[in-house]
Amino acid sequence: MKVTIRKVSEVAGVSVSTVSKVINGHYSISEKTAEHVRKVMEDLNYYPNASAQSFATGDTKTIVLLAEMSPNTAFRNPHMFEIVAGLEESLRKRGYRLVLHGTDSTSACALAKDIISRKSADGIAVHVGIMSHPLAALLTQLRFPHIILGMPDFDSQVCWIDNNNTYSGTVAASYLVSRGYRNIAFIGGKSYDLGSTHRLNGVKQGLTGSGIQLEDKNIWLGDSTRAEGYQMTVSLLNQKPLPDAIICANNYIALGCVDAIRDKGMKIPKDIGVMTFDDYPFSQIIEPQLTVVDINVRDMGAQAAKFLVDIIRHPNMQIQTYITTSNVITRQSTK
Amino acid sequence: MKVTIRKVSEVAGVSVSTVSKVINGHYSISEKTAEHVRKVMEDLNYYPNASAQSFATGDTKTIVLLAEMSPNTAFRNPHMFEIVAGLEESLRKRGYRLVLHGTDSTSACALAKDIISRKSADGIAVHVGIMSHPLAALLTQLRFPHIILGMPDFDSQVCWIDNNNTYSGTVAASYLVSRGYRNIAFIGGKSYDLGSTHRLNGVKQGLTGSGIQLEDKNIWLGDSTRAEGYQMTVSLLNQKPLPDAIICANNYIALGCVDAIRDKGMKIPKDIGVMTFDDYPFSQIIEPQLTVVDINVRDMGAQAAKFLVDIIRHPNMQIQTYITTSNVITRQSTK
DNA sequence: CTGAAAGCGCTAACAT
DNA sequence: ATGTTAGCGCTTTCAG
Repeated sequence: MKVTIRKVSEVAGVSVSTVSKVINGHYSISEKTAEHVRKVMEDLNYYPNASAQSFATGDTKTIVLLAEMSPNTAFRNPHMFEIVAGLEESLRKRGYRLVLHGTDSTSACALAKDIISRKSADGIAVHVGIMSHPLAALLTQLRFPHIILGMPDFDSQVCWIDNNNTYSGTVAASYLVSRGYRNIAFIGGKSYDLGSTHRLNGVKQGLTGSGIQLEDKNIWLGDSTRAEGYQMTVSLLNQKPLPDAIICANNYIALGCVDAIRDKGMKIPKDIGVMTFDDYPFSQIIEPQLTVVDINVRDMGAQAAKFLVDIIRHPNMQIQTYITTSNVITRQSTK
Repeated sequence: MKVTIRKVSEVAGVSVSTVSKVINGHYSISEKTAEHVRKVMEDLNYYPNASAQSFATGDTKTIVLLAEMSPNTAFRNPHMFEIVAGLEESLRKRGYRLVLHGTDSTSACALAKDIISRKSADGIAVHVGIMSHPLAALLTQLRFPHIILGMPDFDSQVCWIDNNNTYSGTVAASYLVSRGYRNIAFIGGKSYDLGSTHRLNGVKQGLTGSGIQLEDKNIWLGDSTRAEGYQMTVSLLNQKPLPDAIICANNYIALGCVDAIRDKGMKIPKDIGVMTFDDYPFSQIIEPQLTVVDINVRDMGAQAAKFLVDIIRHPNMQIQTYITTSNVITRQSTK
């Protein structure tokens, strides 16, 4: 009835260990027998039992991702799922499967403990949103293979990976300069908005590198909303001289910025250039469509997979790094 | 060093089978010994090995989801991930874990075959986007527990679950009628756009039920884009008498519709009401914010989990059904 | 209510 | 290059 490795070995007239070796591509098997055994496996429609393999080898070829996935997360934070998709794809190519596990910051630690103790996964990925000190302590003390998706906002020895917003800011600045803009302004989130802050720093660096100064009066910081974006732009445009381009820290601010420019009677890009970060969510509906520095978040997931598998193979590896594959998508808001 | 069930049994002074029974809450164990054994397990910091359990029981407590997850899927189709989140949560509450597996329609069949043959999951969920005849045949012939997320566009015996767009259409119509609207129009996608078509049918039913007729000249169908939404609305508003409310089949069309109404110099909701489906993606940025029939897609995932687990327990169960938990979110676009 | 023992199907030393 | 065999850690009859 049920076809196991034993049956294959009997039919093929070899030992079970030989069959096992051809299953696992062991070098010591001659091509001749390997071929023969494969033929028998196919004839018998044999597939090795996955649970038995895990049990025998002791590893699961499974990674579990701990992340907050409360209602509407997919709408509010599609970035996270794009990372997940990248993680899954890259893991799969390396022979691992990805288990999704929704949780909150409070329960995450116990969950991780359970996963590690029960050996139900070979590694853990944790979305930075649910990261905590206890979890960091657990992961590092038990030296369990892990990767945090995003940089934790506290010091620790955990392995993490994140996009480099600073670099993206520099890319934006350099792009505008290369297009001939010289008097550039920045509107973004306040200091606790790390994404915005890093982008601002990057913009400053990029401009400085080109011998241009980002003047303080051309920097406005507020909440990341359409309304605040509008207000900041109004304030900005009430000053003289007017900037010839505005970099908005994110889509929401950009939405308000464009409104304000229109209401002021100015034209984009004729009178002023506008640029922002991320192609999502409003790139297709803001008029005109905006030139953006797009960040390849999926790639972040893919890199995370790569690192995690490396860590599983070399448990002492320590990774804390930024990865960046951002690129400018030129649209109608810049000349 | 490593603590197994045997060690627990030795320390506790009972047999391994007794320990196993307390792990699994078997009724035959006296509360006294159970308590004792639990204490020992805790002292020894014992956790049963997950792989060994799967191997011994023969089941994996795992469901794998097959879905297309190519780049930008999370942005283009966040609905899918919201379903996934609902699926995962509901599965987890029932003791199953969810494995994500990206694939395309072509490879899906071989993957399913592999999963089933190798017993690497107890059930399969398939996003309707990658559904095919061969896959349907495989699932039904092997009688493997499965659920398709979304209704396949061809007849088969597979188990599926979907939202009821027809019902949502009825809800929209009834709502408008209850608010006093009488001359209602519909703009939506063409016949091959099943979502739109079903919503239209539902609207018709809802109106008929209230003794109101949806006139043909008040139905405009085109592509689901902002531009077509604009054009259809222009055409609609060039007719007499003007409708007092427009139902847009989706967000994109609604976007164009609102533009056209504004350009025509009409005010929403004073001169005309507008309503659409789904709170995403543009609800927060369309001016005025639109009244919508919101569909609880996460709940669809949750229901799918429930059915799938039922099917695993009762393999002959056949499920092909619509589930619906849609509700009206009243905003500023209706009186 | 508890225990003994036979697997579950595969892998990996070790021997040949 | 191939075979022998001892596990991997837990579940589950079946006896007692």
